[in-house]
Amino acid sequence: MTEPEIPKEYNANEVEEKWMEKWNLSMYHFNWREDTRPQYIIDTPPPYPTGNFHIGNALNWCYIDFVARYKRMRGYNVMFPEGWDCHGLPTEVKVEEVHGITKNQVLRAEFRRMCRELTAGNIEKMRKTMLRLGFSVDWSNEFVTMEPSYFVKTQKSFVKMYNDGYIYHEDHPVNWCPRCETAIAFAEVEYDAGQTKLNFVHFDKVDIATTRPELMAACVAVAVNPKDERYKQYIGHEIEVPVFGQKVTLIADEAVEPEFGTGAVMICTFGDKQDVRWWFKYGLPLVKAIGKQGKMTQAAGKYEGMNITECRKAVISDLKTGGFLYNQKPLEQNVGLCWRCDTPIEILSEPQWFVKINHQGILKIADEINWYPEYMKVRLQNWTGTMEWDWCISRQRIFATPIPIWYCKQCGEVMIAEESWLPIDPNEAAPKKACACGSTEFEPETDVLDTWMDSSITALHVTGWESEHELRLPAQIRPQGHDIIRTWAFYTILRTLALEGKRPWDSIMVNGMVLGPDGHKMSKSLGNVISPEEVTTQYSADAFRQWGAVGGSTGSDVMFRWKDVVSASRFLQKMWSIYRFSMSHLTDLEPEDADKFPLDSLLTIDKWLLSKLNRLVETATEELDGYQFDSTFKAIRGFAWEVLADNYLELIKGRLYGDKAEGRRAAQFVLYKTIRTLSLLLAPFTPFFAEELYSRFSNESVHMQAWPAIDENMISEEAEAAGELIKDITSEVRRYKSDLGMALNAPLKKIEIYNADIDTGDIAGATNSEVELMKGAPSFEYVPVEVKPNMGLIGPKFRKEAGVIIKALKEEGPAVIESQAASGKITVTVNGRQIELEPETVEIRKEVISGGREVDVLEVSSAIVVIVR
RNA sequence: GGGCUCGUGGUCUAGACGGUUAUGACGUCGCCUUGACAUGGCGGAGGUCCUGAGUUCGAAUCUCAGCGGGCCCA
Repeated sequence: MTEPEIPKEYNANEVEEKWMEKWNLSMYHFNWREDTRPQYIIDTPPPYPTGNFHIGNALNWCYIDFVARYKRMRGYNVMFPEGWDCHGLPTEVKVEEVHGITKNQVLRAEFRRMCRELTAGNIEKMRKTMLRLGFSVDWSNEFVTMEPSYFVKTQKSFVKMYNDGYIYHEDHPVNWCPRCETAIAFAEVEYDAGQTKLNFVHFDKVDIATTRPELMAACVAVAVNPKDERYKQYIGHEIEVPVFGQKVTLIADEAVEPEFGTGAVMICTFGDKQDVRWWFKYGLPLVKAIGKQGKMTQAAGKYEGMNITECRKAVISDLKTGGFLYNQKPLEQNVGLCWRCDTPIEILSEPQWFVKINHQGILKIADEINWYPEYMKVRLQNWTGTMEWDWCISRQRIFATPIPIWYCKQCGEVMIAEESWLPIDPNEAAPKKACACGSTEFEPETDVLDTWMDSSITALHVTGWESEHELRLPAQIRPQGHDIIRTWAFYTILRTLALEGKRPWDSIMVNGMVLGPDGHKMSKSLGNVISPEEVTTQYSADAFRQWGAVGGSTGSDVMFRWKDVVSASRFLQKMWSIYRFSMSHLTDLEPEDADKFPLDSLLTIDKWLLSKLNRLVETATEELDGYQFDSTFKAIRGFAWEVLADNYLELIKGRLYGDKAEGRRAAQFVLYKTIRTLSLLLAPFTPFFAEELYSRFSNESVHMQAWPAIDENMISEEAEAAGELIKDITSEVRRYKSDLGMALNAPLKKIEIYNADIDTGDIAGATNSEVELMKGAPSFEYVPVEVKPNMGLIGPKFRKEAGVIIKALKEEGPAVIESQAASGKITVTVNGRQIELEPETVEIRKEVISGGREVDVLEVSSAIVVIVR
């Protein structure tokens, strides 16, 4: 092999930029027309284009890239597409801010254009970060949800589900954000602890306790527990609501806690979810006291027009004046907030679009999917179990996929677009046919779709749904964070099942959240945010990616720690030194020489290394098949550093610098095999570095190579044990020198090895001393010093008696046990009973006394190493 | 309040089909510039495996309870 100049230091940034320039990214493209290789389609999470690809995304993408690169090397036709989930309120808010307008000041179409423009710029910024981190994205399968080519599919999915009866439009209680003036789904509600006041109010027959006096206008019943003796007599009676004067019925329901407050509660439309349940259960009337903008309505009487807080104050004051309010107590209460703007949400009843939730179907599909880690499935199951309302999919916004619906002005009938009309915005185009009643006058639906309607069809989209390609559903894997199991995973399963009757993916791989160096979730307010660019600039993408691999096991939260990145970049330098050293000894070895190398000329330590190398390949393969990146990378790093560098390289130096051709050749062969294999194993994790290593073996990219095969013939317990002995003897001698304060390369007069049949050449080289293999037993005295019972054997066999047997063995003393063991049977007396033990149930540790000679004796398993001073 | 998850040397972490000497990294202390690497090598110190109870001959590991952290939710 030729030896191009290999610099002493690994310059990561230079190398990474070089390969970014050189790589032809089409090598990552999925081949739609091929079916010889099995497909491996990844349902990549489409990030929200904030313009900032943050470290949490980066961790997620590291996992995806490890898998994508590994699977390509394993011979799969891999698709790692990149999507962008564009629609959403934050962009609307940002556009208003940038242009200094409110969305109602410009035409809807113009506002959407502004949003698209901002989004396109943000996508570009994020793409750049992704390229810098070396992700092997298939850009030929990029998708952008705001593009007509994508949202036509969102609309088609809506039409299909509507026509199949999964979607309906009706008045229904929804979570409402009065500031955003839109309905939001449960998934968009955040809860925060707060303090409020529980107000105790006299009604004419009972006393009630309420936290929402402003809703008294919407009080439609009062409920008590049926077993509550205080109120039993009034159940079914009419009660008058003070100040407002309406008459409501006292109903009995098990769900009322007699201990809370007064044991009697107002049912209002709607104070909370429980009100909704009762309202529905008892068929109560609906009074809308709060309007869409959070102002009291006409139904609130004289309080009309006040906001909620003003109204509460006024009502309390009037209750006091009227002598109705008799007590107030502070109460810890969690309030639901809008996740975008933190405004307390209200429950309002409004006409909205809903998707029916198929609980059983979702649970069944969840079971068909392999979850990594397994326990994440439970989260989806629990969430599914607690879903009480259907999924509200309409939003009162602008930058989103339009709902392809019109209402007939004449008869009010719903007109849904035909699939061939799509994509369409009903606000800009009229239906292409008349209503059944004959009218051609329509009112467009101005509501738009929840963004999850776009992103919940990604599994369908990437597998070719509604495209010129054949549908390749299910995708093989969904990689995502555990924070969106209840949303993205849930909705995708629901929709894929409804639209195609199948599971969306074979497996789901869940990543944890990234915590800041202080152990808290990264957030701007805590000031612990670190961007991927900071890391790549100071260290390298490959170092960053190693942090991603090693930082924690799949599914668990990962702390970002600079020292992980530092040690990652040290590994690169270490591996680079190993590489540089090895390559400098391979200048006269051609790949063909390696191919026809006679394996029987390998020495013990060579076989030891190759056995360990093949075990490493085996481990890496198994672990990657189970998406365990931390254990895979730790295994690779441990092998390279401890096995290869600290032991093997030291042991073969004698041969490499020596004059015996055969021994040198064997070492070269092993180095060649090992370094080449390591560059392949590293490829999924550190793609730039691995490419640089591999570039001196081949002109082809390492990322187009096959994953190394396990050579079972090279794995041998025997070779490992023999090599281990050589390694252990060498390191025992090293420790000996260290204890005596000698330099590690200081020569010893002589090393004699008894009771071992090994080659000593490499030991001699590594210890810089003459080594002689001695026949027969050394003339030393063995002194048994300790009896070590083998619990694995004694425990299960003697159960309850194991404890006393061990005690008896120890009491008997090592010398006695040793002589008994030598005769073939060990007998101990336990509770007056003789018990016989096989010799292998104990291990007797012996020390060797160097009877008077000028030597020191080291023991390495069964071998005796005598050092002549 | 519920669900899930975690609690291991100073810090972070591996181990979890129960088997007696608990893994590694960072830090720390000592020694060493040896012909790839001082961003290195060698050696050492440092642990009530959160607490309590239970199961067992034996528990970091299994069970229960408690305490504490995280995430998701009500």
